[in-house]
Amino acid sequence: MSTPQSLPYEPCPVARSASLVGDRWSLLIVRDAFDGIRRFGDFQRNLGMARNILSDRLQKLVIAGVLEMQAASDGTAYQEYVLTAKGESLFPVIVAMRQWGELHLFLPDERHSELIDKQTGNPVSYMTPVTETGGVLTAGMTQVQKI
Amino acid sequence: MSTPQSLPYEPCPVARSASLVGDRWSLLIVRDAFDGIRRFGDFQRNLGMARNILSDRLQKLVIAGVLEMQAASDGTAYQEYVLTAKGESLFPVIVAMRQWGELHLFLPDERHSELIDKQTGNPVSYMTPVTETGGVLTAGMTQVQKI
DNA sequence: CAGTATCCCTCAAGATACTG
DNA sequence: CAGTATCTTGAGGGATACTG
Repeated sequence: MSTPQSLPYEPCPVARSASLVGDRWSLLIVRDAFDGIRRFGDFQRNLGMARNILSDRLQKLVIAGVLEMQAASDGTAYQEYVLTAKGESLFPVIVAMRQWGELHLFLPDERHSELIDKQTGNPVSYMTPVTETGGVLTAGMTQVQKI
Repeated sequence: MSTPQSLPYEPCPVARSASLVGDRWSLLIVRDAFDGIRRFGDFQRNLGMARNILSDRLQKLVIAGVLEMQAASDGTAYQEYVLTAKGESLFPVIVAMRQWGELHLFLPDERHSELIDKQTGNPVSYMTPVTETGGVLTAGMTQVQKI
C-alpha cells in the first residue's frame, strides 16, 4: 500500500471525503461499482489502469468500508468487490458530478454515456432530482449505458 | 501550467468532472470560494499549499470557467477570484461530499466545521436536501463556520 | 483469473528566491 | 501583497514478470 493519507487531522468533511475519493481513480472505481462491476479484471479492463494501482485502491476502499469482498457469485474461488451501505451512500456524490459534467463539460451536441433508471428504462438526466430525501433516485436503481 | 489533462476523449461525465476537480486541491479551492475566500493570499494561507501550485490551479479553474478574475473590491491593484455561475453550480457536489463525510468519516462525537445558512443562521446538516429542484439550498446562501 | 512484487519514470507538490 | 521562476523531491502511476 502506498498513498499514505498525509492529511493528519482534517476538520472539514469535504476535505476528508476528498482525501479518500478525490484521487485519480477511486471515484471511477466507485462509479463502476454502481454500474455493477464486481471483479478485479473487469475493473482493470474497463478503467485501463495498472493492476498494482487497482489493487491498492480496492484495498483502500475496502479498508474504508466503501467496498466489501464477497465470494464470487459464479462459483470460482475468487472474490468480488461490492458496495457496502456506506459505499452506496456515495450515490449523490456520483450523480452530482455526473450532472455537473453533463451540463458544463460537454458540447451541446456531444454524446455522453447515460445513467439508466433500471425500473423505468429512462435516462437520468441533469434535470432529475438527486438527493432529495425520499426522492426519485436511490442507489441501485440505475446503471450506466455504454454508447 | 502543468497537469496536462491526460484524459483525451472521455465519454463519461463523472470522469470529466473528476479530471477537472478530482485532484488534491481544486475542489478545496472551490470549497473556499463558496466560503467567500477571494484573494490569492487567503487561499494560500487557508489551504497551506505551495504558491506555485495554487497559481496553477487558479489558472486552470479560470480557464475552465469555474472562477473568474475581478478587480479587487478593496481598491488595491490586485485581482480576486470569484465563482462564476458554472462554478456556483458545483454546489451540489460540494454539499454531497460534505454530507457523506459528516456521516461516514467522523466519529459520533467528533466535531467538524459547519456549513451555515446565511439567512437562517442554522447549520446545514446531512439531513438537508441539496439538489432538489427548487429546494431549500442554493449556492451563495451558505458559509462555512470555523470551529 | 486474480492478484503481488519490482522496476522505473513522470509529474504533482513543496520550498524558496525573485519581481512588479 | 500577488504572483512567477527555478530547483528538488517523493509519491502516484505504468509496465511487466511472477505466483497461487
